[in-house]
Amino acid sequence: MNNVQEESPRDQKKNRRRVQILEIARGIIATKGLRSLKVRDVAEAAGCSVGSVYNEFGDFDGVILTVNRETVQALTARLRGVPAEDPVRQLYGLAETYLEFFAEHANLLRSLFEHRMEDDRPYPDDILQMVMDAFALMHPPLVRVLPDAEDVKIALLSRTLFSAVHGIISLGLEERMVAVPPQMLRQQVEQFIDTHLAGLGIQPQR
Amino acid sequence: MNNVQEESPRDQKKNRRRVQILEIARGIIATKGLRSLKVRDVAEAAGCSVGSVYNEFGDFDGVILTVNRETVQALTARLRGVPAEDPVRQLYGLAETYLEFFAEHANLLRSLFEHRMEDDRPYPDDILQMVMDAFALMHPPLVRVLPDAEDVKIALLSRTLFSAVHGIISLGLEERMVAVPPQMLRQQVEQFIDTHLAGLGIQPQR
DNA sequence: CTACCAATGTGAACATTGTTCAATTTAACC
DNA sequence: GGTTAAATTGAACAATGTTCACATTGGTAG
Repeated sequence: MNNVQEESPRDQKKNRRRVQILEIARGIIATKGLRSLKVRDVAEAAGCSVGSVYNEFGDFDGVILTVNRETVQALTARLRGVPAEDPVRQLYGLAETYLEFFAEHANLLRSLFEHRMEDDRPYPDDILQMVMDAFALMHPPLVRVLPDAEDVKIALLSRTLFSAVHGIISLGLEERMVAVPPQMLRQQVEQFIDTHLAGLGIQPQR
Repeated sequence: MNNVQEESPRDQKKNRRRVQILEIARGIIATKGLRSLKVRDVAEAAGCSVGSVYNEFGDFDGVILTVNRETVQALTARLRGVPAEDPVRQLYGLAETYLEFFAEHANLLRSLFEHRMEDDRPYPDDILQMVMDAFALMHPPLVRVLPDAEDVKIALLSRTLFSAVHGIISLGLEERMVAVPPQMLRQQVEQFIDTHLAGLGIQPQR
């Protein structure tokens, strides 16, 4: 007996189009920025009517939020791939991987962090939670490296450190500002972690 | 003889309205967020037509950019007011003042950092330069505290450190995310600087 | 003071883009 | 094949940025 709910042809078609819409929207955001994303462009590229986009996602924010959700998921997957043998190396690896991912998908990350909802509707909790969870990936290596610290302190430190790295990277990659050369930004991040780990009393190692 | 160009009544009126438009726009951004800023609302509140807004600022981005420009100026003024007697205290002061200013004017700061231009028009250079200059305000105290370091290194460090603080604060105040209580955020920032200064080999003092 | 003119202001009309929904089409089921 | 519920459509609507022909204004010369 098969517990898995069979997918009817109708649902197949529906899902195929759903992912198609998302891929098109993601492509536009990634290449031309969130502000260039238009319902009609997406519908036309997906070969359907604007109404179908609304049926599938409720409103246009729904499309953006779904793309953002998948962006955090992809980011988290990449961060989870960082080797965990050595906790100090892992911390460097998380920062460098975040830098790589941000550099590759700058507009998608900006969409994630900069998109504001219409009126005062709240940003979906699950996305926020996923971002916080991603930022908490520094927790385990920090615990190993600071075995005597309280867990609450480490949780806060994890968030602080990742937020700091996020600030350095997001402003460093801001091509609007005086662009920092990518290789230099990498050094900058590594240097930053060097110093901060030293301040925590940890022997920096690279 | 008077070198100063006299201001005709016509120009007075024009300027009065210009600042009025800006104050209204700033008020809307500050209270309801950039996404709630509408030309017609501004024009109506200023008691003029939408055309006049366009005559004065070219396009709607012009209004936003002018508000943003004034935001950086206000920020810079506040940061310059931080006492400079003791360089270490000055560094703490700059971070705490940035936190205060950000907390008071969160939506204005978001407008400054998150607004994207239509199409691919470049963000005005002078604003970017002003932001960089504000972030460079950590340079002088860092020079005093690290007298043996190269100037270029200090310049980079200044930008890194301020960017890190910016990341901690902007994410910490993101009420979308699990909001960090303000007083706790202050501790968080101070703790961060403690650790980082220690990593630089400087005796933290508060 | 009046006439003229250049600068400025106006708002209706237009352009773009998000949103809705009655009518149509599709496809699952008997 | 007929019935019906669901999905799809796209024209109409709504919200909002932008333009521009016309009206108004205020300075200035005669």
